[in-house]
Amino acid sequence: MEALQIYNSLTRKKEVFKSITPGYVGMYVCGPTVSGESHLGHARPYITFDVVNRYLQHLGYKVRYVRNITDAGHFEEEGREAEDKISNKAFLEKLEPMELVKKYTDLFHWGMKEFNTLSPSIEPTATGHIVEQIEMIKKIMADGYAYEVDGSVYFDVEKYNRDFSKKDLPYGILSGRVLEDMQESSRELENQEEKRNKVDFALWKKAPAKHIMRWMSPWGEGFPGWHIECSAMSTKYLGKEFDIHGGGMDLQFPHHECEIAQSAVCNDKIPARYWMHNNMITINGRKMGKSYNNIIKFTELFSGNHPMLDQAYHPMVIRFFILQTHYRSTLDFSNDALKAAEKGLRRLMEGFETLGILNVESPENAADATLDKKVRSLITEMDDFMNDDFGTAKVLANLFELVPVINGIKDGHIKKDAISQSTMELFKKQMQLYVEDIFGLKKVSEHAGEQLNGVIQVLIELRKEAKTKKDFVTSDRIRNELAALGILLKDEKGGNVSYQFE
RNA sequence: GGUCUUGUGGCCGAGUGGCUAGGCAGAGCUCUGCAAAAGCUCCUACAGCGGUUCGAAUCCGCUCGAGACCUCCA
Repeated sequence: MEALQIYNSLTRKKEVFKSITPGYVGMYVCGPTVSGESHLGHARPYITFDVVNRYLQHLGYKVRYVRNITDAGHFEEEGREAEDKISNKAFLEKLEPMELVKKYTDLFHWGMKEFNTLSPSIEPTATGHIVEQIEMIKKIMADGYAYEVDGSVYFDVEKYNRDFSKKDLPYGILSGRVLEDMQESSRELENQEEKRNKVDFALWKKAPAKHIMRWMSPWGEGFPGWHIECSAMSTKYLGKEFDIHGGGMDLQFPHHECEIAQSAVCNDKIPARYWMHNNMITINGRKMGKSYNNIIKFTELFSGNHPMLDQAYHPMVIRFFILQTHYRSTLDFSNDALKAAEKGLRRLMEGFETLGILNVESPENAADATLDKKVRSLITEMDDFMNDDFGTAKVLANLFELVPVINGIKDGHIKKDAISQSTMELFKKQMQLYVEDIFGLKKVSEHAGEQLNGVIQVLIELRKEAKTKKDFVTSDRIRNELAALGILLKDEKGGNVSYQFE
């Protein structure tokens, strides 16, 4: 098995992953801004990094996974009126800002649970780390890389770039931008007279009179700038240098670029070794995002209550849909694609379930050496695919190739002794590992309770009897009426009957 | 305008220069009282034009198309 390789946005190539402290991984992922309901686009990074987290744990690492909650509302649009979007919306909804933040945080957590993501080890909030942020800003100022103007503090990008380029840490190192080009090309924005340079960014903003969210600082009442929370909190919980920093591609610039600059001043190094950026979910070829007005919220997705949705989609279908694509590719949303995912997932999960209850008499040596070898190779390849920058799509392809083998053994056209015992054990172990433990997939349809299951079994027995008597009117009636209720009976090869809910 | 990414069969999507990705849909067959499920088989594409190479979806150039970032964004 080859070592895990991760595509590092910083170096723009795949690199062998080596953690700073052997056996441990520190990973920071930019979390949601809880000023509104999460949408499908948000599902991608959290599901992607959930799998990264699970896989690293599988590899034996003890992972400290930190994912923040941005609840401190930063300036909405710098160029226009600096305003706190959280407090602004609170006025509209007549809620206290913290009430609003709580509501959307809870909704976010609910969504994450629906997607079956594991909780991060630490989930720090920006409002809970105002002190740390202020301390960091003070340090940046003391070092001469920030200046105060009328209660606001800005990062001096030009000076930083001049000095840190000598240390091979120019501004733009992550996104590949050249400062001079940006100064020429960046758009002319209003209300920037406070800044010495238009590329400078805010570390602390003075709170306007109507601003509700405000904290005392050495520079007066205000609120922290957009980027400082991640620098402060990642440093606090993961140290000056940690292993993986993740987030959506749209955060690469300026957010992560600014984080690097802030941390470089304070800690003299790039905060993370490996920078991972997931690509966007698009809808009709366009990025799903607030600005495009094309978002589908979790609640709408799960209920089907949205003009663009033909039907409701189960969270597991979304999860599967996302894993079917490599995380660095764009993923285009469409009803057709999700419906295909729904069917595919069902087939995979049924195969997985069948494997668990398969009654085989595996011999020492496989009766069908070719098949045995094929199964083995499909299984072992999965680790290689994952180690190649988390190739979940390819792993799924292999899992699908194994499904006919499972069904074949069940149906009996593959003999029970075709596969050796050791291969069979590996087969079961790896299916379990990938389907549930690493990919976090669960069966969509719920199981019937004891009672309902009993009732269905009675009907199945009655139908079997009817069939034996060639009373097809009765047998078809049972089947059709159950089907009308969404319970699908499936006659299997050996005379068994299984059912599924639609 | 600057920086970058991308263009794969009906749809969604893997693809490291040479070997059938896979899923969904569709067609045929097997099983079956019928249907469904399941199994087997088929549908073999890489925007266009050049170039490099024994060989290119994969590398290079040009043309056309799409998108992202440069402003809050996952």
